[in-house]
Amino acid sequence: MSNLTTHELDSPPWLRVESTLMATARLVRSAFDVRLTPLGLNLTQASLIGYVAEFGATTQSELADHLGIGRAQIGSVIDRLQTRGLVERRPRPDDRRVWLVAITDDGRELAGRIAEVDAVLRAELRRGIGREERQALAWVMTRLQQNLATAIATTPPCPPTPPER
Amino acid sequence: MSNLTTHELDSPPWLRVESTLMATARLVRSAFDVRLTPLGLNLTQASLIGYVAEFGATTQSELADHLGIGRAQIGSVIDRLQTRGLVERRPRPDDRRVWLVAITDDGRELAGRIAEVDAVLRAELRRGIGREERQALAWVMTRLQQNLATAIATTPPCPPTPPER
DNA sequence: GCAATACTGTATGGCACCGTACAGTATGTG
DNA sequence: CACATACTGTACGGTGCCATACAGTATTGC
Repeated sequence: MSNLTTHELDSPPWLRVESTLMATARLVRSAFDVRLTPLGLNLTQASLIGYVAEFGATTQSELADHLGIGRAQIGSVIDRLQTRGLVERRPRPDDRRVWLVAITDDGRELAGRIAEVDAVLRAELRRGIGREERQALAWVMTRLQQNLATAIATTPPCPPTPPER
Repeated sequence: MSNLTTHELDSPPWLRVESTLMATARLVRSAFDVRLTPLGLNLTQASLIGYVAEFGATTQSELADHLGIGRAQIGSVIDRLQTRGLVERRPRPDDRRVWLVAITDDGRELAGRIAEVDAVLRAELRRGIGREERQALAWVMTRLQQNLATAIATTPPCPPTPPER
């Protein structure tokens, strides 16, 4: 397989950088989720609370963009947090379409504990990885994101219905 | 419009390397999925076909481990591929518990096209990223995986039921 | 003013995956 | 041999996310 440029150094043929990346991402989510369960939260919820606690009242669409999930999903996430009294929805006088999602007192208190968990876990994850290595990692991934975005945007031929059934 | 979460201003305690990593992983999956839809496959299915085509008949548990998903899920994936005649299940005489999942002729042909798509996309993703940068990326992520594994394994306090409800 | 367009949040159905529990089979131990 | 234990694959319910379609509201053009 791969008659072209078989780097024998470059890891096993199958699971390569992209797969490693996806596996690592799954582990990141698992690790944060595990550490956040004592607070009754998952990573998405914690990120939302942290964001609102730091940047103030935000519309749902903005939150969806910042957290990287869809507008539909963000609604149910907020629903649950609102039921638990951690955030609240406030109308905005000048635009009656939107809700402003704001932190409550309970939410602010929880945000402190979230930040604590976050700091502890991050410190553990940094073991044996230098600062410039982390920055290089971030740089390469940003570059990768650009390439991925253009690759996804380049979907030329037959998106609608695959030749199945 | 670039919801990339990586301005150094935008990186306060919250969305940092870990978030970038997860967002990148999502994009990787999306990119492969988009390129594979013309073949009527998603990334998981394509990986399974590629693995079986290269390494021969394999039990479901081994496949689940190699693809990084659960034993339950791998069954339904194989079901669909089998229905389409891309793989087949063969019994193993010396162990009647297991199925050996093997590639069919149709599957082998499709595997060739999968490898093609894979090579093309990988080439696009490598743009502007040097070889040693990729290797450094892989190294850091491997190290990160180790730290993540130990972090997950270190879940001492209250896993069973969160203090809710 | 008034229609056309764009945007926000919601409802719905679907997908991929997980965790648990279970039946069938192999393997070890008395 | 009988029994307990370990392993394989499957069934089931639950979760997080997406894509689409929709109603309500703002904004733009005339």
